[in-house]
Amino acid sequence: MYAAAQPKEQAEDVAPTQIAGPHLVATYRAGREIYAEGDLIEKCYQVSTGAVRVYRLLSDGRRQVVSFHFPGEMFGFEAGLSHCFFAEAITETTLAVFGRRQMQERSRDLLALALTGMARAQQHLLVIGRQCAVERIAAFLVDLCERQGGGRQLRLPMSRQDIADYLGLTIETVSRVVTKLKERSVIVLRDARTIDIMKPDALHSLCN
Amino acid sequence: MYAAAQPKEQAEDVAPTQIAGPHLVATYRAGREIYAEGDLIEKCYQVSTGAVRVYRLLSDGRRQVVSFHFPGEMFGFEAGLSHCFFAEAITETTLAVFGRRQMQERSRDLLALALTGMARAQQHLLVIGRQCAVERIAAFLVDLCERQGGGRQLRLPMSRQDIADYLGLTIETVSRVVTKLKERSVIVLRDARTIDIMKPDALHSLCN
DNA sequence: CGTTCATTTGAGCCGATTCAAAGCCCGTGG
DNA sequence: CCACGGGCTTTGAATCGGCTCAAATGAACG
Repeated sequence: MYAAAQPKEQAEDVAPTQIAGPHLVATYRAGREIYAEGDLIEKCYQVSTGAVRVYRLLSDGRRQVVSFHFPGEMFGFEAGLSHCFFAEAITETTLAVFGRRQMQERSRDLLALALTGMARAQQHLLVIGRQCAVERIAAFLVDLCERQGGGRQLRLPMSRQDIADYLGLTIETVSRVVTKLKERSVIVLRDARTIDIMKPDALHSLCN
Repeated sequence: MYAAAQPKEQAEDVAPTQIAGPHLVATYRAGREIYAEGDLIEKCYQVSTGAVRVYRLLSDGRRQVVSFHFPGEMFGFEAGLSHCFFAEAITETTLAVFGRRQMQERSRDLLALALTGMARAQQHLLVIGRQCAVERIAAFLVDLCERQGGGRQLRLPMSRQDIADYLGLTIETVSRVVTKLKERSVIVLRDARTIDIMKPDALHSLCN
């Protein structure tokens, strides 16, 4: 029954495994689709390893990344019967999958999740609607840092394009702003996807 | 008990009336605060007449209007214990007020509301993050039109500043875009706050 | 009729985009 | 081990959409 619900294209990438009791586990290679716009909403997901991007497209290809999801975080619940968004694995990702029954049993938890999802989206509205490029990047780094446990070192699983589409900017602008933060030694780049935050306070104050 | 929970500043404006059974009714004059950032979340609201804006402020005064609410629509539920937003009556507004008990009894409905709230916010992210000024205004007008019943005539209870802060633009840009739509006779203005949509299809196609 | 506030219009500027090219990283194969 | 190719990232130069500042117009109200 689970296999039948999976889109065929993914059969090769998904390795569902029944584990003790409540949920299944699925593995997705980097870049693989988890669900698409228009798919029926039948499950929701918890990241166990890896990272996920959820996004929407305009007809001309412009993309808005609505959220990223990291280990421990849940996603996939939406209003209505079918998805309005795409979800993809950013890196190799394993997910715990919850079916409808489990969603109904946990509808109390789901309310809290929906409310925090709404809060995140609305917070993000402020960032995108009213903050300039530096502020957006700073807010992004701070948010990511907190969600990765608050250490000084920060691993970015997503590309510059993903970040740009999340923040409503272009890759070039993202890159330029990161360079500027580097020049002011607010951050140091080990490589393009690994950042050390040298001045957390400075970064925070840039968020406004 | 209800009166005690009301901030003093509003006592003059709020006329709570116990009505048959489940909820109270409160009236707010134009511009009056319904709740503020930091207030405890104790109730949620349904607009019966008028209109409401929900927004957040940055320390330097920049404002992001997160949502507008019209008759029939509910608002006021948020994650956590206290509000992250301000809510104000735009025009003279009457609200049905639901207390905690009613919210718990209706937690099933609340889930649906939270999910659609999240969907709205995420849709809005796409508009603000990836669409140009004309597209934003067009999307705004179309959305408002649908929520007011889909007629050709459209009443805007909110100011240009409210619209600008909702769409991440300035008043001047809003005004200029509206003028441009007028010049292309997509719309006609009876007065600044009353719009007739002359070419709904054209308006739709501007949304992308 | 004057005051006040909201809206519109104009001119110049600026931050972010666009377009273009170079640099860098990494896996592949000779 | 190095050359090659392809993807991602960075950097540069020029453009442009929306912003800022400023002023005019319009509407509401005493």
